[in-house]
Amino acid sequence: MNNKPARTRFAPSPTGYMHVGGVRTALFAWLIARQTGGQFILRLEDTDKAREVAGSGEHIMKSLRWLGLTWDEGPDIGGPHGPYKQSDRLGTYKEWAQKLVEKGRAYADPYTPEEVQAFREEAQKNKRPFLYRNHRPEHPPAWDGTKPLRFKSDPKPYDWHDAVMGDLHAGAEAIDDFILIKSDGYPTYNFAHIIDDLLMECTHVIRAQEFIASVPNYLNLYEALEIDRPVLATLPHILGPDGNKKLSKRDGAKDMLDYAHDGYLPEAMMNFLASMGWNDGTEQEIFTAGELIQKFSLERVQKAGARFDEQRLLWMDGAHIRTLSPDDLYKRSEGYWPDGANGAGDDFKKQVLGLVQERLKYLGELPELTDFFFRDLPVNPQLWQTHKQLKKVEQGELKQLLEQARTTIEQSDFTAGDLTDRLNNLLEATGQKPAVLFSLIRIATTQAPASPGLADTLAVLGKDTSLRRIDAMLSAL
RNA sequence: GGCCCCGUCGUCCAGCGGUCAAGACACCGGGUUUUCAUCCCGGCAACCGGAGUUCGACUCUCCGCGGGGUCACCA
Repeated sequence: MNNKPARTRFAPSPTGYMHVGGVRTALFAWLIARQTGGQFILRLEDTDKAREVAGSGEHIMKSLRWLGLTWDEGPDIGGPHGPYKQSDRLGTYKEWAQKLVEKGRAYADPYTPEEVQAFREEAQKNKRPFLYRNHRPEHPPAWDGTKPLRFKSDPKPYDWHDAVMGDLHAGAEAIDDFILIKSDGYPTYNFAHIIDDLLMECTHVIRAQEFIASVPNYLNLYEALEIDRPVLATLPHILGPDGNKKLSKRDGAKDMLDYAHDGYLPEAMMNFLASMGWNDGTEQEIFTAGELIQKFSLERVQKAGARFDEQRLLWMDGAHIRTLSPDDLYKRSEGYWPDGANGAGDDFKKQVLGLVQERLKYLGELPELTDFFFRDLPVNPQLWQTHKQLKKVEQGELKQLLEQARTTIEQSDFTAGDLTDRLNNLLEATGQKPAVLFSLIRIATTQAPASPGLADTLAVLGKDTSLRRIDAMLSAL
């Protein structure tokens, strides 16, 4: 269902890192652009000098790049409608503000912040919404740039369509004389984004729910400016894991890049993000980026907020890991190996990976899952003393069993098949339960609470290592 | 408080007047001749409430209730 090429944008303010909520907004905008063969634009909305955090623009871009949300125009690469950083576009805003002044649709705010605050408090006291236009001055001073410039609104009710929320309505009381240009010369978001979206020829404005209440104001401004408005799409919030509050940094929402560092797969994260609030109507759960691009539609986006469930993310990441080819997985595993793996060869590491791929939930688990492949762990009596089968067996008997096992294993050529055969024979010969015999050998050779299948593990470990470890345990018994 | 949005298993969600209300995550049980995991099978579990419209409502309308957003010289 490809429509005309869309120009969508993601316009974060560089005030910190990005969490899943913000990134999902970017993802949906990106999907629309890619689906229609249009452009995805990155614009930095750095008009609040007080809240700006140094370096966060770059940090945000890093997050987007990691996810694979590449942009076609942006502050770093430029483009035909630049600059893409609002602080570099001050002249443009002033120009458009001036047009509004000339039309009689903007005026300087003569009040001091304290006076406005007094109006606000009065409204609050009376449990009324605060409307600046109730105090609109009759003869405002000329705008000299030292006072805020306000929009002279034309309050009236609006009905409009939102690509996600459907048909929306708001009364005239939703419209007010909001500030266009602050007294420091910077535009507000409310003004700047309208101008930028126009000049950058954005066809869609995809943003989160907190802006929905301001849309009537924007509609009023579009009219005053006599410009067409883009498609509006309002996304529901992503909620925190336990409450109903929207996900926020304050509640411990993680930085998107933390997931990158923890070894989550970007395609899994993308899949997860998309699944929060969107589905294609089928029972498919796992989607590739290509499938998402092909199947995504704003019309199918959920209207209600979705709670962030890290367990689902974990499952999904594991599911994506299992779809990776051995070579691909190996490539991505770089940087996640335990210290002991430093000297290990590529082939050995690939073999290890082959054994743990199906139990890996995210790459950050690699050290705990594979440590014993690379170094002899200290013999840990706890492992067999607390084992539900082994603890019932006398220690002397364990030792005897392990000695028999050693003899058997020593004769193997250490292919997984041969090992399996010999181990099974031993099982019959000793008359032991597999839960006892195999657990014993597994613990002896790994000293780990869990490991991949016994024969496979032994085969990768090799004869020398296996026997050495059995001997170490033997002397401890 | 005004305005606006939302309301299906614990969670993510399917449903778009007639279904035994589906699937997935999580959880529980079983199987895949050791463990953990994968995989397979099975189980648990939901339409916020009340009216109305209709032969028939999870689906439509209204009223409640609940949750969220907003009412900044932040975005």
